[in-house]
Amino acid sequence: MMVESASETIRTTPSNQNGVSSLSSQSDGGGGREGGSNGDANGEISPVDLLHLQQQQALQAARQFLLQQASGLNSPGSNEVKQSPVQVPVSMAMMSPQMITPQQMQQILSPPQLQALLQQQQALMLQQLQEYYKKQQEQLHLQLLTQQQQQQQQQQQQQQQQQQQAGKQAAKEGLGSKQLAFQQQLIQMQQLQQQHILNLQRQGLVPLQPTAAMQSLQQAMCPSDLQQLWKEVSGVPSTEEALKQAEGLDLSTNSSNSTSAFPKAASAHIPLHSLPNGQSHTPKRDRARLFEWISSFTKADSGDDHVPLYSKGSQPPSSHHEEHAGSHPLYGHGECKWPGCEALCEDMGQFIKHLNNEHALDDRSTAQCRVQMQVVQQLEIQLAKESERLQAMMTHLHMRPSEPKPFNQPLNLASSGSLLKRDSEAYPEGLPHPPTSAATPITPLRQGPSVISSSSLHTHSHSHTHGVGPIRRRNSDKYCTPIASELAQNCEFYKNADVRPPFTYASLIRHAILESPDRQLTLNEIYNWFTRKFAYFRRNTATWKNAVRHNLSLHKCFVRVENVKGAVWTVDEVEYQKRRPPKMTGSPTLVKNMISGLGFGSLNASYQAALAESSLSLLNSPPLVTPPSAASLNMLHVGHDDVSSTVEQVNSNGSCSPTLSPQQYSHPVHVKEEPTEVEEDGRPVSLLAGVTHSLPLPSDERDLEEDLPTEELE
DNA sequence: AAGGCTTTAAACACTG
DNA sequence: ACAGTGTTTAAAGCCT
Repeated sequence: MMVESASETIRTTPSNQNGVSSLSSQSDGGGGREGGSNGDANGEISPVDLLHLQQQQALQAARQFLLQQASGLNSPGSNEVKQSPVQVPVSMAMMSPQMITPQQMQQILSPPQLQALLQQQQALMLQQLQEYYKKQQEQLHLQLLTQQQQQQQQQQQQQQQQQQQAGKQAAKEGLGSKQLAFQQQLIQMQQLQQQHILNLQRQGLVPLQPTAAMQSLQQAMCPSDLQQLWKEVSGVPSTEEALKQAEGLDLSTNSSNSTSAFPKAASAHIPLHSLPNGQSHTPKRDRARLFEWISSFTKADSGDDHVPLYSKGSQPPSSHHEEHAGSHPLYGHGECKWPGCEALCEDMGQFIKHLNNEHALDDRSTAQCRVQMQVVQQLEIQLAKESERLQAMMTHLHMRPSEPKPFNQPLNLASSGSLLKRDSEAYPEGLPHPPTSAATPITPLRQGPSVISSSSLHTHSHSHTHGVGPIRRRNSDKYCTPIASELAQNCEFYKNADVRPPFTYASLIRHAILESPDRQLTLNEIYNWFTRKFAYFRRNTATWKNAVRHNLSLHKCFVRVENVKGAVWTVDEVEYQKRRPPKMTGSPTLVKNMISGLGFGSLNASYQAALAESSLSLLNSPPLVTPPSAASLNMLHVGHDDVSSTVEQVNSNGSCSPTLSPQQYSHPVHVKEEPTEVEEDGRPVSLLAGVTHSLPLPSDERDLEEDLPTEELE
């Protein structure tokens, strides 16, 4: 199977690095900064920044909280908050239904998974926050009931305090006691929220402002980095040292620069074997922060600390989460999924015991928890970035046919998921994930199968055929619009994404040749074109080279021309066109039937692109090149016009090659099998051309005027 | 169900 | 001998 791969693989290594990773690593032009915050090893954030962040986060949280609590607000409040234990379930950090283990992390990187994960994390955090404050409020209510008398006295004191902070309460004296109490309570709650969120932020537990975050982090951690990170963190014996290191991670993330280097820097900072018993090497500040953090996350449910991890208290918003209700997100396949643990647990009970014993609230767990948060944050940032890119791509791709409808919500797992289900049920786990953009894009089927969607489609279809990644993508050039436009539009995409282009080798080769200035390429140049244009061919084993050679030899449309320097390959466009629409050529009625009859049928879909590609050229040709009379002279120009459009499109992205003259095209070559005089005229040009985009719309006619320019320009 | 197309694999020949 | 190039055959999957 992969016999020759050895030498080939080695040979292609130089470009290997650009394969998959390029998608995420590219374009990280600027190390972003984060809200202008500085932040050194100790993680000091400027007060101003803190204030901003704090306010925003607090507002957001408070808004949600208030929404949820709107009904209960009218009850009198008290100021006992401080005395009641501040408890945010530890689960807040750890209870994500899909806890990420190092192994899982490697699989997470597909966009839908990322989205799911991040959404869950976020939703849970929010929910935990809300519940936390809700609990607090309930406690307040209880206390109020029992301590009403004391309250009044306290209220007055508190009021005075509150006056300073909430200057609006000038008329506090006039307010009813209930109102006052409520106001106080509200204010305190807000303060608490702010404080808590501030803590979270400082610990990196709450994502900062999306924009800032996006800027700041250009690259996601690669799975190996994550794993390494986890190993090392979990390898840290314990305590403050670990925490301190985790803190360092936080800061590296939150700090302004060099975020992309975060994973490596982080792992570098974490010694595998550090202090056996982390003494107070940690600065007091950090220490205080540690306890702050810990206290904010636990203590409360210590009685049944496993409960929060079961996400009992929280109800994830989507049903997606609910499927985990019975199981434990940290437990799976008989193993503890706590990051870096993997301890074997026979059943849930044992696991819970293990969880309570081994992963109780201590510094190490805390640190791990924080790291996990970091991981999530990183992924989230990465996701945001990719989503943004995707959006731009989609906007670009669909600008013309249908109005650019950028996805309002970059993180719409649901949509992508459902869309994916159309052609195949999401990604099988083990498969090489189509790049982010490939997965999501499928759009309103207005212009027929989207370019990208088709590619992802194919990726699926053949991936199960052979073991070797994406292979069999049959519809390929048939299913898609002409290769030229697709390539022109998705040039960058294919260049960077490890997606197999939805074209046959023949079309690709032809395109490569036609794109070249002289319309001829050596085999090696063809190779280079493939690797240059497609990440897929850079990364994957070079079986495709064999296929290229095979295609060159097999298809009559590829003509070998002896050259001074050796042999070059050219395209006999007539041959190429000849084989395109296999059975359609002479049957206008059939075509017409298809067009009008099978509006959405797969038949139509399958035919349309093939027809389009061949017919478009014909339509385009007259104005571009020779008058019809000259057609008989060399039918080569038929395809040539297609070429011209092709070249034009492609060159719009790159360099513009003016070589469009038919003569160049018909230099002496020995054709493998002399193509006999071609019918040429018999082709129902007009009808065929209309098919191009008519797929989604049963009515056809007006496609003519639309498609031509569409394919033509750009 | 048959036939065509495409892809992959592999064997072989030729050449520098 | 070796690597690259080119041809050919076979098999398999997909589509019409």
